[in-house]
Amino acid sequence: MAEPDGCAVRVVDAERVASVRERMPAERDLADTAEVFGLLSDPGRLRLLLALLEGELCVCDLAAVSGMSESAVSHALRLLRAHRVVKARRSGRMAYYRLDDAHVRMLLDLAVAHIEHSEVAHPEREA
Amino acid sequence: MAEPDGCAVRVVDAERVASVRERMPAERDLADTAEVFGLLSDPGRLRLLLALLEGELCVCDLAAVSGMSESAVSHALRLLRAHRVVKARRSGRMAYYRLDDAHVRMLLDLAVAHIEHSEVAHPEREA
DNA sequence: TTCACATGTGAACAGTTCTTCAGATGGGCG
DNA sequence: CGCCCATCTGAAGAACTGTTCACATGTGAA
Repeated sequence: MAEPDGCAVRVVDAERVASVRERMPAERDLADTAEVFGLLSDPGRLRLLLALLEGELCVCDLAAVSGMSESAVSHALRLLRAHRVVKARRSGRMAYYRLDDAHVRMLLDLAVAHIEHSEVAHPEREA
Repeated sequence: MAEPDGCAVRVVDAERVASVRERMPAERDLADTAEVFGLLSDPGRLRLLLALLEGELCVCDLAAVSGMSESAVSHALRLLRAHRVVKARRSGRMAYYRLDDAHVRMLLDLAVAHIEHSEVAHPEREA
């Protein structure tokens, strides 16, 4: 899709275009990356993942922390599990989830840092 | 939504739940953050932003680089502009866009680093 | 001014995503 | 065994998102 030469598209700086295109990651890596960002793009899932930053929690506690229904939490966790972002540990009838992706953890840390910095920069947001 | 005490949700480790909840960012910050991740969650927009990492480009060159139609590029740029992620500079009838958000740039750099690292780790992916 | 061209926009459609509800699964306890 | 409870699942509906097409805007050149 981005590989064949310009179909019918004008180009201004052909050299830059060629060079930028060469550095562009492969289609598949792009899709994978976009997918990861997509997992973080839902406030509910984001809350769940932030809650897990400090250690594992069971499903019902995740529901309590995030304010979501247990069913919604379960669906969200299933998605995150499918993408290897979280991992479940079973103990009796309880399921304890933990973060299982170093890259995602970095993104979350970065997000938290940014939020905290913003709060410093915009203290008027405080309720 | 995450503020009032547990409505009807069982809790296993009430203390952890309370502590995690206390550290949880405000609803609004959460939504903003999720929105930013959402902007990065589309392969087309991701391509545009990665292309801009190395400097400004005009709309038609962005279309050429990304393989998207110029209309699609324009729509995407509008969205990114609305969120202050990119900024336009006008020169005659051309419009040159550049990245305008340090936080997003960090996220993109992190993503690129991760992609490059993955390619090292999984060279079999090469076509 | 008039035309051509780069970009921007609105509406409509297709595909995807989130939530909810109702019920399934499966482990522990009496 | 029979029941309860935590979690998981599927289906259905509502809401959102991305793309396309047709056309609007506005600038430069003739």
